[in-house]
Amino acid sequence: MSPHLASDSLTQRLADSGLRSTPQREVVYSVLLRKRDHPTAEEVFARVKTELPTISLATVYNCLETLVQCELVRAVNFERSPTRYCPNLRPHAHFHDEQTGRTYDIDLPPAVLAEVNQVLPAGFDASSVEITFRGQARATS
Amino acid sequence: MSPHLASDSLTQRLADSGLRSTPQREVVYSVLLRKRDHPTAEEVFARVKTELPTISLATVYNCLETLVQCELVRAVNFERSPTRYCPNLRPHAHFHDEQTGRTYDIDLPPAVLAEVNQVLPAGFDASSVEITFRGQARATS
DNA sequence: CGATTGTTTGGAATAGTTCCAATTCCAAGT
DNA sequence: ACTTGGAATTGGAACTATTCCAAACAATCG
Repeated sequence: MSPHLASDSLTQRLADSGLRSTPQREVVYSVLLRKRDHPTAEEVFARVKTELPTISLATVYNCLETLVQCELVRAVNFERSPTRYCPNLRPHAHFHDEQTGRTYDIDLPPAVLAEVNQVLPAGFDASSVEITFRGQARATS
Repeated sequence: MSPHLASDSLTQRLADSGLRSTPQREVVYSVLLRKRDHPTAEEVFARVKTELPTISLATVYNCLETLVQCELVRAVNFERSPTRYCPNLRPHAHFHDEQTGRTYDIDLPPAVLAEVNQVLPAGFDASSVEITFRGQARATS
């Protein structure tokens, strides 16, 4: 429950990759943790600016890229719409609501993940798999 | 084995959507059927030009879009790279080879598809699901 | 402190795609 | 056959998301 756990783990992860912890990276990451609605880079930019008014969009892109490298954040692409960012590290699929444009995380049980990987013929060695649904979500959450 | 089956089914599908069969649409479709290597719009453009030298890139985009609407072709997106087009209508996943950039079709047994759809909680109604692997493929095919 | 390396910044550049207005093509009705 | 209206095509401009770049800034190390 320490208030700076997230930022500590960020610092740690960055250090592991030989990178520095900076205010920009901290705030970008905290913005993602605070509101997990799969924001685009522009949306992150807008949110971060309230805390760091002089940050540039290029830096936001840099920070997001860095966080993806460190595996603290996942980049989510849906068709050709802007990349969205997601700090959920558990294995999960995405559900894209066609009406609202909202993206939901769908937890993936290991058993399902395993079965999906079974479909690969010999000679295919997957390092990751992405599952994306598109459809309509009844507004529960 | 009739040589014009494909073009007939194209004409049919287009008519079903109230659209016309045109040389441009025919050739774009036939190019996709001829070489199923998931070409980009630019690649389709290049191939079609050998047959229809005056076609424009905009028309290629239009035709591809039309074929996708008619459900004769699937648009395949991988991260933010250019959209690729695929005339394989059976349910299948895609495997993206990180070294070569090549895309492979992976057949999806109905059972797996069913299990994947099981992960959706109540209230989520999926009209389609996309499964994309990324990794390394031993050059078998 | 001074040098080196890493980071941020604003703006220019790029890539892929879509938009648009003008033309061309067809099909149906006379 | 001739017209006319809608559909399709075309070339080029516009757009969007992102990356690149060179300059400024910051932090770390010797």
